[in-house]
Amino acid sequence: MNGAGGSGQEYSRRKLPRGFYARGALALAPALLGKVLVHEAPEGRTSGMIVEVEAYCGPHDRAAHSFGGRPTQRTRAMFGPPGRAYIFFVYGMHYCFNVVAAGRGQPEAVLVRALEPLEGVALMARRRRLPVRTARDLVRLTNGPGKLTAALGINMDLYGADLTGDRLFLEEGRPVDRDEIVASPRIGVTYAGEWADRPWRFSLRDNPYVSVPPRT
DNA sequence: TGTCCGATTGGT
DNA sequence: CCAATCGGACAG
Repeated sequence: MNGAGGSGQEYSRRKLPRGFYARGALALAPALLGKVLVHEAPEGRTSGMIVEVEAYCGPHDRAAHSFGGRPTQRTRAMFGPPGRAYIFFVYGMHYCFNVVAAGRGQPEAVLVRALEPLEGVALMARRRRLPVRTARDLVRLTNGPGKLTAALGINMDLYGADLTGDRLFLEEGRPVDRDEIVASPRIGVTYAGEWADRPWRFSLRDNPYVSVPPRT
């Protein structure tokens, strides 16, 4: 026996090793589905299973913050070693969490867009200032990139955090079959021209916690 | 230094 | 459809 979650499902609590992250974002992104993101905060532990991600690929991807290939104060974590947290602040109020992929000097990352809440639901609800009475309420807690960071209490304090550490980390979770994965265009990057059309968003088929259902 | 705008969210 | 809200990126 190993692990238990809010949904009652079994999953592995084995922490993902550093080597897991040392591959391109396009390969890492789908591999992150089914993994469990955990934040150990002073107020308590919160976690959720990753059900939706997006790959942002290096200096040529117009949708990526690393476009152009020049690191800035905001993006430096993207250019660092894999297996760290790249977090950014958007629209003056939301944080987005990314897993740094590839290798040092290769600015690739995977944006985590949605989770299925597992542990610390009450704490998540408090942080989100939302009541959780129904299954629908539970979905609203973490079905978006800004929502899940708020629910897990992720902010700039965790910028660059080592994901093999003890504060913010990923667990093995549950196995995901290839045919369970749906690829679709990334959300909110229409300014990126042709790059916006690439099917670099990956989600679990028919999963209710996905932020926007992929077009079928 | 000034201006523009966003890898979003929630309410109209 | 639109406002909220503000730091970063870049033009000048």
